[in-house]
Amino acid sequence: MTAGSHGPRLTPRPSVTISDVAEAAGVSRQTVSNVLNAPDRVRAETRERVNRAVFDLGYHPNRAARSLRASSPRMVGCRILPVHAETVASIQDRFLHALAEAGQACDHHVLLFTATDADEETERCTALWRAGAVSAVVLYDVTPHDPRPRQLVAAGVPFAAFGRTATCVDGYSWADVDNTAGTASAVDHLIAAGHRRIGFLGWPEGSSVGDSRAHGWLAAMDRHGLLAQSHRLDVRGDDTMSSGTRLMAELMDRPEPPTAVVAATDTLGVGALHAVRHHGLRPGEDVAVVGFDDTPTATAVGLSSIRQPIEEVGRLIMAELLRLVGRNADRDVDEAAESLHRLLVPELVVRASSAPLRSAPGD
Amino acid sequence: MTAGSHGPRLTPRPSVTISDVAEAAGVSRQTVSNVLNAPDRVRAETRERVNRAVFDLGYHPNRAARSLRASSPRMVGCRILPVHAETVASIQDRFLHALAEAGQACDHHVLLFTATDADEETERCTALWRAGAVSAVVLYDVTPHDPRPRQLVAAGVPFAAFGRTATCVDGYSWADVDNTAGTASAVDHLIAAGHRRIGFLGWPEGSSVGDSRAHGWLAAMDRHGLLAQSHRLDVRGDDTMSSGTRLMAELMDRPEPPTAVVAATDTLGVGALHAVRHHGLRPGEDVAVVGFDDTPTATAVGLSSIRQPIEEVGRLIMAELLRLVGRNADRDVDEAAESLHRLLVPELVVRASSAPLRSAPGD
DNA sequence: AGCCCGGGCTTGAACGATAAAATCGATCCG
DNA sequence: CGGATCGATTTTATCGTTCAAGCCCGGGCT
Repeated sequence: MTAGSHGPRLTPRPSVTISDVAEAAGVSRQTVSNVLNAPDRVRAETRERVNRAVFDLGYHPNRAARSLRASSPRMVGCRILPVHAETVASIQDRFLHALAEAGQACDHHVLLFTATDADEETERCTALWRAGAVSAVVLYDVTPHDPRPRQLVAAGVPFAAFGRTATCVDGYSWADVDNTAGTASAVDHLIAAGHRRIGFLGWPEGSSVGDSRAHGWLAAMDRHGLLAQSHRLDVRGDDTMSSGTRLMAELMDRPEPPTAVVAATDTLGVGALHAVRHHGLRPGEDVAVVGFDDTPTATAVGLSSIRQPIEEVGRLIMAELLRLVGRNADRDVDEAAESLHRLLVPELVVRASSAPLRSAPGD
Repeated sequence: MTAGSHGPRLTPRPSVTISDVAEAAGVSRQTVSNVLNAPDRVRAETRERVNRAVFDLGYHPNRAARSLRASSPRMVGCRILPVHAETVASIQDRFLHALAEAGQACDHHVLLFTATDADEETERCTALWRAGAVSAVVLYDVTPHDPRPRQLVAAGVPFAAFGRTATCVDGYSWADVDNTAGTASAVDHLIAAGHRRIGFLGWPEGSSVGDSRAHGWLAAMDRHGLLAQSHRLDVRGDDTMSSGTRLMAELMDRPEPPTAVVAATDTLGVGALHAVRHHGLRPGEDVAVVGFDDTPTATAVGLSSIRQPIEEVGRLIMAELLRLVGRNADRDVDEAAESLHRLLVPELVVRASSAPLRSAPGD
């Protein structure tokens, strides 16, 4: 039964063309094309005959030819980031999957590329677009001072971004997660659980996304009348586990240590959990920790975390791109249509690391 | 400075064609083509002039046109799997990144698609290939009884696989990781650390990859003269954390509990760590645990794990695909060239969860 | 009858690139 | 000096598809 093949023999590629189908159905190329692209222009009987031929021959329209004629590759470019060993995990796989799935529904596909930095990314995006390899590109993880949106706008490359820059926010389409709301909801949750001294582990000021997460924490603390103590509970460092551990240890050694912390990422949060354990305390029971991103690691270690609706972001971005390139096709139609500016609310996922305090905190 | 734009205005796409360059350089299209594809056929002076025009106009050859003429899309398809919440993490992102990077070096790109099951995946692969959207496809995570290689061979779609089936192994190109060697090295490591009662947490027999990992453990136990006890230390369940916890608890409740376990995945391994802690024991000091895959979570929780050289796999597979489609181009040249069959050795990464025992184990 | 209309289909052209063949000019040799 | 040779460049044809225009024919209107 198993064909005893010596080395793989490649079928030379069937290559059924539209003309083959036309001949088989006894009509012209264009009629076949019409059956596929504008069925209402063809008599039902003919349509039937053509469809049968399409099926019998296993015809699939050639994408290159179609792209060439339509000057629309039905492709969307997206950089894939390298996996960083220092960091707990990425959620880019969730994003890419959502993007690919949403595109597929409209016969669009995702083209991956890699780049070592933002400039190279912009360059590749531009090159891909000018080569007609993609109709548009996606920017992942745009930060407030990100150079990429500006560069792509300048180059005229259609794109949509996950994340947004501080300025020029109207100039392009984006969907983003409300980081501020995220950390704020973490604070609310911790307050409800009985905590008052709630610290923040972030990365250095000026590093953009971190700032909004810090701001959410600070604003919520203020709202609960806890602003006074907050400056003593705010520490910053790199986005690594060891940094999270160090920062948390630092906080716990202070005269009035926090009973809970909000970390700007799961990476820092996991680091913080280590510090808690190392101090002989139990996460969730003695000290609560909440992370950010809801990476698989958070699930694994029972770290409460703020989950970004990144699948929704992926879908929104793909839909926006389809709109953009579609609009570009029938130009002038509703030229003034707004671009997408969408802020999504993340959701807190409560796990063991932030169970309610059993007794009122020590103070 | 910030252009006060109302809604994004799309540049209509520059669309510099080869004719534009030809005109600018005062030569014919074909000469420009030659400068780019066969520079030695063109006089140095002319080449210079053309290159300048290419640069000045920012010309990028249109991929669709090139694909159409060459009937080679310079694309490779790969399914992206959904992220499973139950599972600790995937290493597919590392794979895709390596694949994209390797392809990029030869002007090939990765096209993503999604599918709900193996049959749909095969179907999509075939459709993409027949549509000329990809030159070849990649199969990720092929298991011993996987139907996909057979289906693709039957459909004539060129492909290379990460992982291999039990039978028909010669019929196609693959690179795989030696799972058996992986778990065996974990056992060797644990033996060296002073352990003797070493258990195994796997998923049910017949579930393919799990079998070879189980086999590596068993063979190594045998080699160390520990075969007799092994049947009492072998437990199986689903690949989820809760399952890992349950299985480990079960083992620890036995009369002669293991002092160490090898888990078939990090997911099971992390679950096992929970069980260890829940029993009031310290992972690494009282009971050692080794996982498999070296996911970011393993790093986060200090779980020793067996790291698959998946970047290397990605590179090998892309290289093989380039070879395959290249060979297909100049047919008959060395038709009998073997396909790729490469087994890579994974590497144990030692972390806190399997530090050497401080004292000799009791008995 | 003559005219227009329009549904249903076909033909011709074009998208942008490249392989293959043809052209041109210069050089070389007998 | 005629013919062969060779290198550099141009012309022609083609990849598979779709847009635009054209054709054919039956039916309704004047």
